[in-house]
Amino acid sequence: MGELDLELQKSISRGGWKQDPAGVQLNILAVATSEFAANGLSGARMDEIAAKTRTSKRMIYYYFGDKEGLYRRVLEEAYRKVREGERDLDLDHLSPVEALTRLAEFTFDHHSSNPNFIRLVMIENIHHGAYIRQSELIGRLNAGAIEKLETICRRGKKAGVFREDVDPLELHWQISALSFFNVSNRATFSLIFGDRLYSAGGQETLRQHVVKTVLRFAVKADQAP
Amino acid sequence: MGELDLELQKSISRGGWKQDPAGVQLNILAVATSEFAANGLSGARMDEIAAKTRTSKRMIYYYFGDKEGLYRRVLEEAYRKVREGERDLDLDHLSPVEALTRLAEFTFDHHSSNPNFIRLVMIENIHHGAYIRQSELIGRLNAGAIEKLETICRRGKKAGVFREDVDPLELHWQISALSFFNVSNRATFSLIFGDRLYSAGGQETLRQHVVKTVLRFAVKADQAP
DNA sequence: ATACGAATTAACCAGCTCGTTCAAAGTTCT
DNA sequence: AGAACTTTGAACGAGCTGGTTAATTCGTAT
Repeated sequence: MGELDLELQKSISRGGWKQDPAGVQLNILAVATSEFAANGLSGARMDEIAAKTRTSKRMIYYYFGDKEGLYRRVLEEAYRKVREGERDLDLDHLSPVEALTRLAEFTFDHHSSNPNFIRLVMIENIHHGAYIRQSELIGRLNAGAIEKLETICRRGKKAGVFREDVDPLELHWQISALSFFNVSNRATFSLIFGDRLYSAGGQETLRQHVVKTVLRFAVKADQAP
Repeated sequence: MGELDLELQKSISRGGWKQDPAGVQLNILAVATSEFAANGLSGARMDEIAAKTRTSKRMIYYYFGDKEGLYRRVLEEAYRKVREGERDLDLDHLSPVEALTRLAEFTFDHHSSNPNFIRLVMIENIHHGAYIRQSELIGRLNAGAIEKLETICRRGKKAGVFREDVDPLELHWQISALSFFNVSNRATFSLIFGDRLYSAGGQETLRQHVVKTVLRFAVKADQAP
């Protein structure tokens, strides 16, 4: 009986199936992303990933070679999506101060709503960036990652509202640090100090203060609002 | 010959040996700390830890029960050491501004020179703080973790140099965010944007700016230096 | 239609990893 | 002296895990 069902099932599923290489790969990547983000590279299980896929383990190896290959592709896709999101953020029609405000807000919000990306970056840092280093795609992708900030800074200095010695890279570092930490250390921070800062109101306050902090860092003291 | 050496070795080491439970445990914890910090909980190998110990795997299980028990103790020790370091940082004889400066500098430097602690916290956040949650020691330990900042804030407000609405917890969040990110994301950041910020000079600049940023956040606008 | 490469399936395997077990002996405390 | 604790050393095994083998079906260019 059990056997009969099994045989039936088999013949049915063997019967008709459509090819969908792109879809299968996307599906695998989506599942793998959350699994790696949840458990890390060594913590993730290929069998588990395969099980949550609409396809089989064999297909993962067929398309991605091995575990590390899959992880590398997951990383690349994650970075690609982030850059894609940043792309259509046009700041050129805004004043330097407004543009910087908008960029900081965007970064804070983006990180906040993409914890999986944050977790992948954390994991990659645990590995000392060993896999990002291998990816020439990510290198290419991020080459122009601070272009926007460089433009803002140039305009801000020209307009006389930004300090002359403000460094776009350091500015990016500050925005990243505050926005990243907010997500990356949420678990330990709220366990130790309570989750007051992670309530809806707490996050709103934090967001405003991050923007204010960044602006104060870039804008001349006498030009402050 | 090989056999003979082995027998000799055995009889010698079997001969006289001192008991040193505390020392053995410390040794295990030290090795386990760097292994877990380097490879994460799932990435670390008990055999590898045992091999780098002056004792045997058997003793690890004797003292710590299982892998997670060992990991928990490693975490606890790491947090305990940090709090111990903070303890003899007496800020009460300094002015509020000086005290805040000193605390920010200390945090930045401490994190900078304790990457293993940072990595353990990163790893623990990957686990959503599942193991810190289990430790009542760490809860007790960190209960008074922001006491110092509360004192500083109280004194700063009383003296009229700090903003009235400055929140000690948020201040701690800011200091932590900037100091933590500096270490935690060093690998990916310098791979993508170059290691200019991580040169000796870059770090000195960063440190000064972190302090400045924190001060600007707490101190009244008209009281700024 | 048919040949051929791409896509898919299911079962399988070798090695690793955590944790255990056994047998013995030395040390410290009381 | 005796009880309780600490240390040694080696082997082992059950289950998991990454990766593979072999066979089958689909899409399509000729």
